[in-house]
Amino acid sequence: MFKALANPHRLALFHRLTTCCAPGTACNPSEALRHNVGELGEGLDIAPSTLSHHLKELNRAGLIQMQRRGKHIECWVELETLEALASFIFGKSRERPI
Amino acid sequence: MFKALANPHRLALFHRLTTCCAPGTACNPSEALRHNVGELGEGLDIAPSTLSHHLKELNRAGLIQMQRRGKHIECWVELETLEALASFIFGKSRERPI
DNA sequence: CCTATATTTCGAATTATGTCGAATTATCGA
DNA sequence: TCGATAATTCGACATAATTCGAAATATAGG
Repeated sequence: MFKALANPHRLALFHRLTTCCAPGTACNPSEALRHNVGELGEGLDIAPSTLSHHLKELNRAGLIQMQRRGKHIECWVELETLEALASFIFGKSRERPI
Repeated sequence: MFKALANPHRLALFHRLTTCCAPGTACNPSEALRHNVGELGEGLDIAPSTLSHHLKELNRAGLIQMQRRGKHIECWVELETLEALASFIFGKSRERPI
């Protein structure tokens, strides 16, 4: 997972999927935010093939989910993924981090 | 930070510095655990120069602190570092993760 | 069925990273 | 001051990652 997030483009993609609201605002975490591939690549200035490669890596690392919906492919992050990441950092011993 | 933790050896070094007790056991987080460079490299099967390089990278990323103490150089992880990592993952908006 | 749109796969070129050994610096004790 | 120990710096090499463009695949709509 850390390897997947090590790349600036992939980190930006992942971050875009985890920050649904304006910065500093909390939103309902029970509902996963979905974006299709094209949307995610906006403003990143990379070729579609590169974008596809990065999303594939994020998916392979278990960081994002992907599902076709018509012409598009939707991407989202499961809340469990974030929990798993944080629990690794803080150790599985504590009930909740900090 | 993610880039620094992307390497298996560096992740192992970092993990060794954050897990002071037996796995699944919580220890006092207010006191930073310290190890010198030689200790950290034990069992990792890498050349001393490689070990040094990795610790330098972890330090450059702000993940570990280093300080000379006699012939050895001590390494440790500040609790703030772990907090910063987790707060990035969950967003700075929430008071506490999850 | 044909076309436009969305995305992926593949192959090749460039760049970055991990690794080591040899040489170097730093510190302590005899 | 000398030698041993601990760690770093440097240069070189092999491997891995990033990126693109061209071609391929999938889907919706006419």
